[in-house]
Amino acid sequence: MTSPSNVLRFASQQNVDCRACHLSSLCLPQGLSLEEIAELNDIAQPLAMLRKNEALFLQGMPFTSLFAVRSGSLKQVTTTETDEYLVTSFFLPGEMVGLDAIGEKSYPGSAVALETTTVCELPFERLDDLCASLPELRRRFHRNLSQEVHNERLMLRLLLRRTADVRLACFFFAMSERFRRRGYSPYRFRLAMSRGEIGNYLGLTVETVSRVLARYQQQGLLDIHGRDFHILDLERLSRLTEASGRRGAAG
Amino acid sequence: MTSPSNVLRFASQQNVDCRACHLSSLCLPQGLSLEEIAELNDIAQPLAMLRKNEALFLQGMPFTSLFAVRSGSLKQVTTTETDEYLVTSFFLPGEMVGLDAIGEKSYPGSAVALETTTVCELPFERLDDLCASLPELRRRFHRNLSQEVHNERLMLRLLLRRTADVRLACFFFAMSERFRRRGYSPYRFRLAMSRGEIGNYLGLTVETVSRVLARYQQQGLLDIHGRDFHILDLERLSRLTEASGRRGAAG
DNA sequence: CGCAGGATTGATTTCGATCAACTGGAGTGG
DNA sequence: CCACTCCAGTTGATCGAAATCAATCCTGCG
Repeated sequence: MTSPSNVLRFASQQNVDCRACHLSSLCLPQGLSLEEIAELNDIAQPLAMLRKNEALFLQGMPFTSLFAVRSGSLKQVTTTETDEYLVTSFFLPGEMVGLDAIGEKSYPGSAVALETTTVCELPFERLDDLCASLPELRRRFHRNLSQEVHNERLMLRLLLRRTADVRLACFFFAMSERFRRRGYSPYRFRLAMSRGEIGNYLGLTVETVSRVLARYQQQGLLDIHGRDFHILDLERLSRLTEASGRRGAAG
Repeated sequence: MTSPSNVLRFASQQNVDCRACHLSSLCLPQGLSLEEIAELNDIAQPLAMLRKNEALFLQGMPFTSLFAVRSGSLKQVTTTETDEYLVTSFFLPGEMVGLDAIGEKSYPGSAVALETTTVCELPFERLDDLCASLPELRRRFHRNLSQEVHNERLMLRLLLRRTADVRLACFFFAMSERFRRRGYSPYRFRLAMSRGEIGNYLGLTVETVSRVLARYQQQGLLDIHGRDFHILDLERLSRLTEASGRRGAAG
C-alpha cells in the first residue's frame, strides 16, 4: 500500500503556453467554435508534472479544478470508511480527471500518477462561468458528465455478473478502445498499472488476474510481456466481451 | 420477462397546477430563491399517470425530458446487445428519472412503473435554458449529476467485492435512507419490486436473495411479509453494511 | 376452485478467494 | 561483481460462497 509521497509539484519553471495543453484533444471541446475553444484555452493553467506515486490531489482536498491528462496515466483511489482501498478509475492521455468531484466540496478520491505524468488544470469556477455564456460548451459538458454516469452504471452492472475471464476481456477491450480513440494503436500498448491494481479495479484478486492472463496468453489471444500488452485477436476478444454473464436473471 | 405493454399515458384530463408537482421535495431546488423555484415550476408539465408495467419512456426513444416521481415507483432497465435484461436503478417518490440520458440523444434504458405511479415532466430544453440564467440552479444541477456519477461508481465498486449478505444489507440500508430523506419511515416500507428484480439489480439470483432474506428474518434483523419490509435492527443492518468485502486487495 | 407467477427450500457443482510456496528481475551494498 | 533483499508476478492446493438445477409452496386472481 504505497501511499503517495508528495502532492502536486508544478513544473512552474517551464511556463508553457496554454495551448500546449492541447485541449483540442479532449472530448469536451468537440463541436465548439474556434472562438469558444480559445476562451476555454484561456482559462486552462500551465502544465503540471507528477512523478510516479505523486498525487494530483488527495481524497478530501477541497475541489477547485478539473484536470486534463496530457501524458502518462493516473489511477483514482478511494479509501472507504472501512479502510478499503478501492481503485475506481484509470485515466489515460486526453482524458478528464475530477468529474466526479464537481458535486462535492472535496475530491471523493485521490488521483495518483502511475508513471511520470503531465496534466493541465481547468479551474472549475471559471469553467462554470464560461458555461453560462457558451451554450454549446454547457451542452458538451452536461453530455460528458452524463455519459460518465451512464458508462459507469452499465459497465459496473455488467461486471457484477461476469466471470473473471469476461471482466478482463472487457477491461482490455475498453483499454484498446480508449487508445484507439486517442489515436494510438489499439493493438499494442503498455499499461502502467500493476496486476494488483487491475484486479482491485475489476473486483478480482491478483492471483485470478494472473491465471486468466496466463490462459489468454496460452490461447493466443494476447501476447503479454510484463506490462506490455499485444492484442493478437481483437475480434475474439470482442466476442468474449459479449459472452453473457451467469448471475441474475429475469425482471 | 414482462415487457411493458403501453407507453406513457398522460392523465391529461386532470389538468393539475404545476405546483402540484411539489418540485420543492426534490433535491434539485434546495438553496434556490423563491423566485428561482417559481421559474423552475413554470417549466414543469402537468402530472402523468402510469399503471403497473407501463413505461414512462422506452430505451432508444429520443431524449426530451427529465421526470420527477410524485408517487409510486419505477425501475429502469437496459437491454444490452447480448439481450441481457439489466435492472439499473429504482426510483422512489421525490427522485429524478432520466439523468443518465442527458448526454445521449436517446434514453439509455426504459423506465417502467412497478406500481401505479405519477410523475411530472421537466422538458430538458427549457431546464437547460434556465441553467444559463440561474447560476445556483446550474450549480445544483451539476452537483446532482456529479453525485450520481460518484454514488454509482462507489456503490457498484463496493458491491463488486461484497458477499450476497452484505449486498442485500446495503440495498435495504440505502432504501431506508432514501425513505428517511423523503420524510417517510426508514423502518417500515413496501417495495414494489420483485425478488427477481432486486436480485437482478444486485447481481444475484432470486434463490440467493430469498435465502439471505430468510436468514435475516430468522436472525431478527428484518421482519418480512411479502413485499412489506420492517427493519427491526437498523443499527445491526448498518454494521453489516460496513463488513469489509473479500475480493481484491492492495494497490 | 384452479391456475400462474412469485417465492422458498434442497442438492449439487463451479468459480474464484484464500493460503502458501516459489520465481525472477531490479535495486542495494559489501 | 556477486550475494542479498524486496516486490511483482506466477503457480498450486484447498475451501467456501453462490450459481445452477430441481422440486415444491404460496398467494393473489380470474
